[in-house]
This record gives sequence, structure tokens and C-alpha cells, in this order.
Amino acid sequence: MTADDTLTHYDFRNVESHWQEEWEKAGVFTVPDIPPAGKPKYYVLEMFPYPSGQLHMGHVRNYALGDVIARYKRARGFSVLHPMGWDAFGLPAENAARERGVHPKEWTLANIAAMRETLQRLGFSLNWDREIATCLPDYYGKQQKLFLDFLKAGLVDRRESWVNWDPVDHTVLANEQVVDGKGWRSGALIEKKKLSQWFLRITKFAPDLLDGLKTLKRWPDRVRVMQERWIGRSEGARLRFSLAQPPHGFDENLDSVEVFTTRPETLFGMSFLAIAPDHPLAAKVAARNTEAAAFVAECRRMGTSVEAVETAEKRGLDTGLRVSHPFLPDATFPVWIANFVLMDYGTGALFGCPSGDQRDLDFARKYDLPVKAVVLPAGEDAASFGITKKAWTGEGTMINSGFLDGETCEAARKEAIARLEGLGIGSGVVNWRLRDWGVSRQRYWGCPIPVIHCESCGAVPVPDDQLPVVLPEDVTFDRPGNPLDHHPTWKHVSCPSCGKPALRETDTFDTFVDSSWYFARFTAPHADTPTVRAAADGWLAVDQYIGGIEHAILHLLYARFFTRAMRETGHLDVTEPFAGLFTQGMVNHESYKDSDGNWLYPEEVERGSSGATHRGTGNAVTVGRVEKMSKSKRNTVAPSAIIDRFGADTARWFVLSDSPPERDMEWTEAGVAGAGRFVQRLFRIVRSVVADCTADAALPDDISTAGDTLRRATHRTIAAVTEALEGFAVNVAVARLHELTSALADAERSAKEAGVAFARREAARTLSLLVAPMMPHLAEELLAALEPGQSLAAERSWPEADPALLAVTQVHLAVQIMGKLRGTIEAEPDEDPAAVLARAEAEPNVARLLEGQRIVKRIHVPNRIVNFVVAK
RNA sequence: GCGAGCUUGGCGGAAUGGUAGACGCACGAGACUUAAAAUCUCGAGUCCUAAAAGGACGUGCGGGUUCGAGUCCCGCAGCUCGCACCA
Repeated sequence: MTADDTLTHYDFRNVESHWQEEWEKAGVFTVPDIPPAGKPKYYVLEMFPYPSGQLHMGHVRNYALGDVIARYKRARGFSVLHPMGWDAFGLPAENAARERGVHPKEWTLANIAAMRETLQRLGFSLNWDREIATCLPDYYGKQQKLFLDFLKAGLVDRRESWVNWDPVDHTVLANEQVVDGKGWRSGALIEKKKLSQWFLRITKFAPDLLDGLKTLKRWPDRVRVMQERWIGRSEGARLRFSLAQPPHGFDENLDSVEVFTTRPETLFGMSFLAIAPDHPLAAKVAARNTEAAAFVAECRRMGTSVEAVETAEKRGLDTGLRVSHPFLPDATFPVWIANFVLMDYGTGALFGCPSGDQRDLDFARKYDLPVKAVVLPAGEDAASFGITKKAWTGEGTMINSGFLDGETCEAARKEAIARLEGLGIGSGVVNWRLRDWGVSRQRYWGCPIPVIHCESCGAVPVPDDQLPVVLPEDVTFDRPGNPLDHHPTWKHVSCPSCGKPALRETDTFDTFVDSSWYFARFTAPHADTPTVRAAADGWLAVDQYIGGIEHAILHLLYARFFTRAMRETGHLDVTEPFAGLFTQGMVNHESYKDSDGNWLYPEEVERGSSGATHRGTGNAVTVGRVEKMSKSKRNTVAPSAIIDRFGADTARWFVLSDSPPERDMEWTEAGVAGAGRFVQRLFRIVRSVVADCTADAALPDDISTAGDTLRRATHRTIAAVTEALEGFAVNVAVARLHELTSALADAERSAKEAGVAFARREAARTLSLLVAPMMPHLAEELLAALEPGQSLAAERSWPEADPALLAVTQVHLAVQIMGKLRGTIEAEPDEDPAAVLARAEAEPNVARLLEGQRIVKRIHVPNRIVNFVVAK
């Protein structure tokens, strides 16, 4: 490379690592555990990654966006906490162990090292001293402490629950791992099995989790709506139906069935009672009736398959049992086991009112059960109104309903509840869809649940002084099931309470537990306690949380629950963990297939004007849909390869350009090359400013038009970029920076005019500072060239726009006739309306078209528009 | 089925009810060069029309409000996402 090249070519390879070292040396991104007084704090957090082995473009986009916010806020004078860590427990590590014989720990730590390196090459302003990995005892030991505190506070339960059991792998599967009733790995028919499991009592906070949503003003509406529905509050009544004439030999303790309903006023329209296949009463029936037993077993099998739910036909089986009606002492109704009744919701039983509920109607039609209309819609006649194929679920007037007749639904609802309460068989209740959170997993690579099971003392918490319960490393993966359970010695301990031989819990926590409090741990990542109050309370809530929409429900809800539980157990004193949430879109890419239908990697494909061909063979390639980058479609682009070719700033600039961050973007070769050209262009332009304009170039009193124009462009850009960044419109900020860059380049032509040298220096310096959040390395390089030996760009304040230069000196006014643009005129800002109107009317084209027309109205919106309304 | 969102040039997209298409990508023309790359300049919604002036049409479709609608209101279609028998 010649000396000349160093002035015209930006050598990102050396420059980027150099500035990363400078930042590190200066400790620019380091903040103390206790937020410093006298400066406002700002906590920026991106969802931490699972260490799968390679950073992908989705991460780059996520973290680039977060880094823009972090660097921008830092420049605005905030003390910014911006940490990074690893969601490091999880099944892929165990799969790697089984498939390739690598130990999960080794695999995970190697992946972390590789991904950390890529992250660091991208130059994110992260406080690396705070790095945590959830798979290290330092982290999960504190999690065990939290769990024990929750246990003491009554926020934990142990109870039996149904799980999907894979009989081949000897493991429990999540619902999404069960495909068509079969295990996703083993292909074995999945069984429903009851296991004793640990539950976190999230339902205890259901009302508060719902109410809290209202305070989350800076969350996307749709995420709030999703959570609201997930929590699922509904008002209604619970009531007991007594079993009429239980058959001989039936359990005498089971003399009634409790149901939940939101429509107690429709009780008179009842024609059957339905219970879930998993309902205890169904089990009783199945025990004496083989037909029922077969039906229940079948429902249980079907229940897990997604397909089954979608195509679900309503099916049921009459148990032969009957219940009495609370308001009609002489009437009894059949009890059915029905496949559409969920044991998980309400009481697992319902009364069917076919006229008022479509499902009940479908069921009634199928099994020929009576349908009685009880709600008369407005405008219908009671004598002729009937329900045929469509249930009426709306409001109306009660009919055929005894003492409720003539009332509105709402009044009748209240009255029905009052009557049930009077009879002592029911009451108004609020029901929640939210279930307690089962956290037990029969896995090795997770946080051990710190409990010891003793035959005499039951489940005994591991004493604090024995924490952390460390995962043993000498485990084997040569047979199915949980390696912790197979370990020869690990689980054999003595009971902390009575000292007798006892067994360790071999289940580990759901990995969602790990990510439910990491944001709090980041505030004091090396503390001996899970949190340090002053640190957690000082930094939390996270001011801006950024991540994918896929975590809209579970992760965010669990984190909100954990925060409340931690508050209740004294670990912190905030209620909502994330004050602002931003969900960014995905990174998509074209997909390619060869003639044999095999997916091809982008680097195997040559795109020409006549279509796409294979680089090696020259064969035609089919260009498929633009879709989410995924390994299976091979439409991925590796960030490290992009950094090698174009540098970190180019990669960052490209993912931030064009598409609004909340929307999906398409990664294209041309796009990233274009970003790379811009990096070089900006570098050249600023270098020419350094060469042309001396650092002491002064602002003359009589600045030339060219100089003034550039200065105004500079200050307008400051305002526009600031506004765009405040609103997350990074793509708009990028556009404004392109414009200023072009304006600066144009000014070179007027280099000799008065004040242009000053204006060019000002523009170049401003531009460097404004691009810094997106392209921090280039910003440092530019600023160092402009102002050698001064402070780092990363430490500088955000530029301020001079209001005097934001004021418009001349306005370009549109002139319309009947709302159609017919010409433009120039005007002084806030010029006398009469003069403006006169000039508008005289504009040649306007005058021509107004000829012979009668103007009935002249509209003048100062500094914006003139519109003439003419008579027709 | 329920809910949310989206729909603007060849493409990504911009636009407090006030000149639609900023900015970028791709494309075309030109300059520089022996040549290419790089770079720079210019052009470009569609049509009347090859160009200019001018005009017509134009932000998924149909209505409405308004002097004026991509933007607000009503209805419809298409696409995407989420939840999905929640009693």
C-alpha cells in the first residue's frame, strides 16, 4: 500500500482492533455497581444469547441496535449500564454430548469463547467485566439461593402433574417436542405420565401481573395484549351440581361436580354437563366401564398432537351419571366426558348450554341433545326465535328462564349468582387462565434444584452453607435418561435435617428460570448474594430491553414474575424489570436450490443478469423465497466472514440502514457492499476536509451562501438524527447522515468561499459524532484525523443544534388549486399573508389556470401551503 | 374462530392532515482511464410523448370527512404474526 492509499483508503482491519484496544484501555464502558450520583442512569439490555456456537446476523442486528442506544445515551450524559452474558444451559449441549461425545460444559464454554470473540470484533460498547454465564456455579448457585428463599416465602409448590413421557429416551418432553403424539427425537409414542414436580406459584401474582401491564407504557401494544390474554382473567361463577341417584357402588364422597361458567344466567338453557377426560370423575367412571376407559385413553393420546387439536371433532361419551339442576329441582341432566373440555382451565367441567355457545351447540347436535334458547337478541320475536346452526353468544333478553325472564343478561347474571350464593352451592369468582409454572426438568445440563429427599423428613432444602449444589462433571451420556440420576454417588447424601441417608433431587430447572433474573444479576455480577440491593435498586428497571418477539409471552412474563418474587423475598425493590421494550425484526435472506432440490449456501451461488447459477458447476439455480436465515435452508451469512471482508462498521451500518428496526430486513450482498462504499466515501470526504481546511479555520462575519448552507445542513442534521434516534428510527437517522455527507462533499466545490472551511470542519466533526453510535471505529478514526490527540469519540458529548441555524430563512411554498399542486413560490418565513397570496395568484402557471375562474376561497397555511378554491 | 400488525416505484423504505416517493439498493447515461475496477456527475413513478413546457393518473380495493387524505372514519380484500375448543 502506498502512502497515498492511506489517505484515500480506510483500512478497517487495523483501525477497528486499534480503537477497541483504546476503549478497553480507557475503560469507557465500565460503570460501577452503584450508579454514580449526579448523572442519570440508563440500563440498556439486549436479550442474552444462547451459545450455540456461532453468532448469527439476528444477533448482530439486535446488538447493533442496542449499541446505538447505549452509545447515544452515553453521549447524552447518561451513565450507561450495557452488559452481556450467556444463556448457557440447555438441551443442545446435551445433544452434542450424545451425538459427538463432547462434554456439555466443554462444548458450551468453547462456543462462548467463539461468540465472545465475534461480539468483541463488532466493537459493541459492552461492560465485559460483568459477563456472566448461567452454566457457571457462580450464577446458578445464586439462583438456588433465590429458589430456597421463594420456597420459604411460600412461592414454591411440589405437586403431581401430567407430563409427556418419552419411553425410549426416558425423558420428559415439552409440548412442542411432541409431534403427532410422537417424540421428536425417538419417534416413540408419547405417554402421559404423572410426576412429582416443582412449581413456582406465578398464579399468586396473576392480578398484579395483569395490572402491571398498564404501567408499561413503552412496551409494544401487541406484547401487552398477548400477555393479557395469556394471564386470561375472566369473571363468572363456580357452582356445584349434585349427582342425582349415583349408581350403586359409586364413590359416596364424590357426590357433586363443580363447574366454572362466565354465563351463569344461561343455566336454564343447560342440556348436559361435560367433564374433561382427565377429570377425577372420569377416572371413577373409567374404572368401572371399559368403554369409558378406552375413550379416556384415546383422548389422552390425541390431546398432545397439534394436528388433533386443529382438526378436533367434538366427541363425547355419556357416563350414565346425571346431575340435578340448581334452579329446577325436578330436572336432571346427563354427564358426558367430552374431548373439548380442558382439565387445565376452570374446574375441568362445564355445563353445556347449546343455544348460547357454539361448541356446546355442535356437541348437542352431534349427540342429539336438547337445545333451548334462553337469550333473545334485540329485534327478535320470542315466539319465532330459535337456534339452528349458530349459537347466539351476544346480549339480549332472558326467555325460558323462570325467575330470570325479561331481564337483561347482565342483570340476570348478577341475580343467578346471588341465588346460587343463597343456596350455598356457588359464588361469583374470578378465574385465571394462567397456570403455575412447572420448573422441573429431567435433564443434566441445567441448574440443580437444591433439595434433598429424605424418607422421614420429606423434601428438605439444601442448607445455605452447602450451596451451590454443583453439577458433577463426571457424567456419561451412553444411555437414555438423566445422567444425574445415573451418577454413582452424586445423589447419595445424608439428610440435612435428620442425618439419615437421603437422595438429592436429580431434576434441574427449566432454562427459562436462568433467564428470569439475569438482568438483576448484571447489576452486581460478582456478589456473594444473588443481588446487592443498592446496585439492583439503583440500576433497575432496565430502561431499554431489546430482543425478538418470540419471547413476548413466556420469558417476559417469567421475568416479571421473578422480579415480584425477588421483591417479596427482599432481593430487590422494583416491580417491573423492563420499563421499555423494543422487539426487533428478523434478518432474512434469499434461499437457493439446485436442480436436484438441494439447498445451497449464498456463497455457492453466482447472481447474474440472466438469473442465478452455481459457482462451481455453472448449473442453473432456483432462487427461492426470502426468509429467515436458518441452517436448514442454508441461507445464512456468517457475521465473522462479513467482518473479515467489510469490517465491523460496515456490517453494523448495513443492518441499521433501510429497514425500520421493528420490521424484518433482507440481507443482500449488494446492500452490504453499498454500506462498505459509504464507509470509504465518508472517510475520503473527511480526509479531504482535513487536507483542505486548517484546524484554526475561523467563522467569518460575512459567511458565504455556500458556507451558510452547509452550516444549516449540519445543524438540521443534528436535530433530525437526534429525533430519529429518540424514536428508534435508526434507518431514518442513517438517511439523514447520507444527506449531510453529500452536502459536505458538495461544499468542496466552494472550498475557497468565505467560511466554507469552517463549515466543512464543523460538518465533518459533527458527522463523525453523529455516526459514532452506528460506526464507532470509523468515528474515532475521523475524529482523530480532524482533532489529533483529543478525547475519544466514545467519550464525547452529543452535538447540540444551534437554534439560530435551525430557523428557516426562506420557505418554499406549494400553491394548489382545488388541492392540486400547480406551482411553487418562495416566501419569507411568516411573511404577510396578503403578499404571499398575491404572489401565489400571480405565479404564471397558477395565473394561467385561474383565468376565467372565480376564486371562492383562499387558504393560506403560513409557511406551508396556499390553496385556491374556485367555483365549479 | 379470536386478536394484532402490514399493504407506497424494479426492491428496502421516507413523509406533525399540507409539494408522495427523502435516503439506500438495483438500473441507465456521461466524465476520468489504454482498459477495467474504483471514483465522480447526471437521469429515472406510469401515461399523453422521443424530449421540453404542460397535463392526466398514481400510496391494496370501495365509500366518507376535509379547501386538501398515504395519513382520519366506515366497509372489503390480500399477506404476516400470535393465541387457539379458555366454558
